[in-house]
Amino acid sequence: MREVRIRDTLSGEPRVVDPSEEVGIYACGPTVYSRIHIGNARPFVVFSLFARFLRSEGYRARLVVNVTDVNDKIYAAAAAAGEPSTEFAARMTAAYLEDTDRLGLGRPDAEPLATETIAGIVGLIADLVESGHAYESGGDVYFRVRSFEGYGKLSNRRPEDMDQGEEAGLASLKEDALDFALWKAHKEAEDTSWDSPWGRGRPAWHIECSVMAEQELGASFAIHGGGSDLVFPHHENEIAQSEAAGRPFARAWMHNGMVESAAAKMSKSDGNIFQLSEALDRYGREAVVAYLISGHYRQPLAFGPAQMQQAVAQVERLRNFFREHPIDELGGWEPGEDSPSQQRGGSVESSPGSRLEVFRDALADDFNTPRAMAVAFELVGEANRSEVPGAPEALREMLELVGLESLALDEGGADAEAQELMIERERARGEKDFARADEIRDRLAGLGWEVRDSAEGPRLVSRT
RNA sequence: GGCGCCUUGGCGGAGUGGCUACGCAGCGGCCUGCAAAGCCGUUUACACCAGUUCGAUUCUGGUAGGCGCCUCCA
Repeated sequence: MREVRIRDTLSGEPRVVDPSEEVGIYACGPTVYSRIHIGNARPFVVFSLFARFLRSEGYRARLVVNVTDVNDKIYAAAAAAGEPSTEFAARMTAAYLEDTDRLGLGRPDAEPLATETIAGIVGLIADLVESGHAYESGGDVYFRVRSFEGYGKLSNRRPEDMDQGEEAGLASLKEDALDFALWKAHKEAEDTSWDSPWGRGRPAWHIECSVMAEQELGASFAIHGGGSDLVFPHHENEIAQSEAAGRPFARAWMHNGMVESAAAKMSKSDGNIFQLSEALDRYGREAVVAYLISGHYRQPLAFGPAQMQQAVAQVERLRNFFREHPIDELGGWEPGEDSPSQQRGGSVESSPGSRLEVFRDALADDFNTPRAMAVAFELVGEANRSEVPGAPEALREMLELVGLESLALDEGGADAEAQELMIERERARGEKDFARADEIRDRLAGLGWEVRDSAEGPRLVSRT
């Protein structure tokens, strides 16, 4: 078991993941008012893979990704679609599950819904009202920001510095412009509401995450994750709500950087989005995953056709390696040990086994996926130059850690028709009838097969 | 205006006080009947200005530019 370190947004310091307990990770999921885009997929991929890595190192990890299914934007989008908000949210939730399923990374351990957490939400708000950290006003309930001393500690800002930009002169139910809503009174245009001590209404944003995290992971849990655009106000408010109520919250925070389109954050409100489903359709799941791990999770990541094409090419290079070096499932080599050539005195530093260790070291160091992938590609290059026993097995194990193990899969043989054509082409080549051979190659291409000749004979590679 | 992050070769993107990141693309070559795959080579990469240092892309200060948040947002 490695010592796994992450950089904690709250302290700004590297923090060691405690191996002595279950590592609870709560990552903010989507608000389902539209289908998710590539940017939304980043935290899903990062935290899914991080949990996977922790488990592979022997940690016990529990990943929770919520779905916020009641929200102003959902009411608005549902109304625009002429659909009841509950049906609309259910439809978008299903689309989210479908889209993220296609990433092939499995599901989080729990995916709570805000609308199924209402009782807990009301309970937390009641606690806050009880203790004076919140107050009811016209059916709404607001959090009294200045009553919580730690407010601003995550985003490193002081309440005095905050320019709320509230519309001056407009009547507000708030005592203080800094206060934020915990509960909103039912409005005419909204088609869902729940009973509460403050009348019919529904939860405001932020509060649901405080409650879902605690319900799934307990009052004090290891890591809270999400996009860097959530640091303020969302995560700051989560801390305030929970801690003001005397409930310890996350001990460390991990924030992923934004996916940027034309040097600007990809965001639904800016309209510069690229949907995850479309990316999956166009480039395939491996390329999408490879793209999302091509930069360190904390940094912004440039998005564009060129970047996706690069990911496609990377994935193809890895796939080609396994085509040329199929894994013998009955082989005796284990990635953890040195290869036979190493045992004969080769450099231990560059053995597949030690490369795998270096790969894992990179992931243990604040989940540095680009550094890890560099190690994988070094191994590919070396093993392409000359046979390296154990390289395919070690590479497959590396790729499994980042959700790309499918690249090692045997693609299966070509169909009978293609086989027939390939044999015919070989006959033509044997007779030096290259015009005919090329003609057959074109026909195979039309059927979706690329021919690759080699000393061992021709190989058909699917191009569909 | 406040807080934070960033500026690396054509592009993406790591990293380090002195040693080839890695990938993609281009170009040249090897291999091939031709290709594909693979291999080899490839244009002084570290925004600018000072400082510290034997030595800085890597540390310190400043300048310029960019991004994020401060309002819904992964």
